[in-house]
Amino acid sequence: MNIGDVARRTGLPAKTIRYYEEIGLISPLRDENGYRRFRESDMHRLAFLGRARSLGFSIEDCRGLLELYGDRQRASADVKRIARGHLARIDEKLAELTAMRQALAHLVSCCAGDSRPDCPILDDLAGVGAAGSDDDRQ
Amino acid sequence: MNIGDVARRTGLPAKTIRYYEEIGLISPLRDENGYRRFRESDMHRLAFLGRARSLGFSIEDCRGLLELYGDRQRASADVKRIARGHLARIDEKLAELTAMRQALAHLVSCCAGDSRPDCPILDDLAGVGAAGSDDDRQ
DNA sequence: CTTGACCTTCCAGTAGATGGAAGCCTTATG
DNA sequence: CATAAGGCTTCCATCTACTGGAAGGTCAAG
Repeated sequence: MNIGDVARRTGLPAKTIRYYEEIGLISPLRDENGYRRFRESDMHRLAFLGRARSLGFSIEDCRGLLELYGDRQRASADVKRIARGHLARIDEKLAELTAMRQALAHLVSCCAGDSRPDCPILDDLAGVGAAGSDDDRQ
Repeated sequence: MNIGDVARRTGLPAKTIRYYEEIGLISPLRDENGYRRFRESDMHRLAFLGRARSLGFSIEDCRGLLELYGDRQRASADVKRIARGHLARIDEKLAELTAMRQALAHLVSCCAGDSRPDCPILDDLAGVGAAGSDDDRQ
């Protein structure tokens, strides 16, 4: 199979597949004309990568997961550790985004959004009312 | 004020401040020895940037916001549009992360996490049970 | 005069691709 | 057989928003 077929079958862009080869996640064979030739096992790894990436695993996580995937002596504890680490990072990100969302939604709801210049969003960003007394007015 | 003072007062790393100058977000003066000399207005812009960035606004959003900040003829509608756009991006990201989190938490809860190789996480990533019959076994 | 804390510029690297140029290979068609 | 379309190759640049580090100038204290 050539890269185009693999791209269609895995849903991954050919560019991405080449990139994954470049960083050592897959190692397809080569035909005499230089074209990459993908085996079924390459397809499997790429499909695996596609799913792992869609769950947000980092490339380095994916590398570890692929290694465990191919290791029959693996301990599921190692897989779980990677997944839990990723889950923790997701939770951090969610907390951060949720806080942003809350602050931002509040500001947006306070802004008239008309043709006048007065804007609580800019006031907040400029620090108006942030830390002090009347002296803070510029 | 030199960059070190500004860094201390805004909480932004000096590197970041130099970077903001490089991309045209601020334009501090220069002393004869080549050192950057920051006015109060530079401080204000940097503080503004720090807050906008902490709310997750992109650099380009920040550029637009700063321009509106300095424009007394602005319409708050323009500010609100930027903020709403950002809010929409946050909501997208939150939806994506929430979906990831849910799928991942489920997988993690299914995994024994012991010394045996059987692992529902890897099974899922490998597509086991995804779309088919027994023939899918490799 | 030296030491150490600042400051400068410039270059490289991060994550994870993606876009595009230049050029070879293959296949279908006239 | 020529040619044109489409597929493949490599290489380099670009994106976001910094961050790290090297090499070297500046300044105040002792």
